[in-house]
Amino acid sequence: MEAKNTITQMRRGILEFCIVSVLSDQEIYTAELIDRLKSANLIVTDGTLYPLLNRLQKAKLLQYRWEESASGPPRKYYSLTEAGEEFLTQLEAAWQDITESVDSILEGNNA
Amino acid sequence: MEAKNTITQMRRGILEFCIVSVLSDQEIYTAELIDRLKSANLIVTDGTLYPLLNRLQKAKLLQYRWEESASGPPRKYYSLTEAGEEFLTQLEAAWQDITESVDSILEGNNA
DNA sequence: CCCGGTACCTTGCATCACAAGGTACCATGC
DNA sequence: GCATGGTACCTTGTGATGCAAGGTACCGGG
Repeated sequence: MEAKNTITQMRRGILEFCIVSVLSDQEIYTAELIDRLKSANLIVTDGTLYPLLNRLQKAKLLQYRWEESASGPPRKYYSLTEAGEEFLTQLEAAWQDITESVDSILEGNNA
Repeated sequence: MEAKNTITQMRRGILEFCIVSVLSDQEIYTAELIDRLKSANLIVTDGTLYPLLNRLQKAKLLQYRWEESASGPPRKYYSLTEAGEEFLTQLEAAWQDITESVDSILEGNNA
């Protein structure tokens, strides 16, 4: 499958955008986030998310608090910081630019 | 700029998609391709395109022919192979899936 | 005390955009 | 001839990152 790799690349960055977007108005932990993304057809593993969340947190775009669970170890609930909100705004603008670029390319080809 | 890196990642794969799409109905060489992408707000350098075009050509998705130029060295004019057309079809479907996923995430957050 | 389930994290691999640098062709002017 | 400027193609090195696989640790039940 030649396309598989390219499609993976397409999803890069978009994944980060979606994560920040999901966090924009709910506090969730990793397993919930995976479910949320899966329901939007974005399949990811926890090995992908943990480094990503840690990176965003170190960049002060995310914050977290521990919450105990009734059925297992405690969970890290993430939410956006103010810098994260601004980050989201930038990504939303970039996403719009990109979709416009792609539309422009696709339209150009039909002419 | 925290967002710069993420935005670069967002464009990965999309760039490849756009290139294949541009090639879907015109034979062009690298400098023209750069101009075509620039007019759609996708800025790339030739150092990015040459390895990418070579890779697609080795995967038999692109073919090329040499054409002499009146003002310099000969040019490599690229076009899609049949496998490349199929590849484009797959990428178009993937692009649609991705935009639907993103829309789904964004809508979910407004609820 | 073991065991299955849950949750968090790390390591190694392969991929890729980009910057910087290199080679070579062509025409013009001297 | 040969130096110069412009064009075109290619390579190398760097940094970032999705993913698979593996590891650590907490919890409750039997």
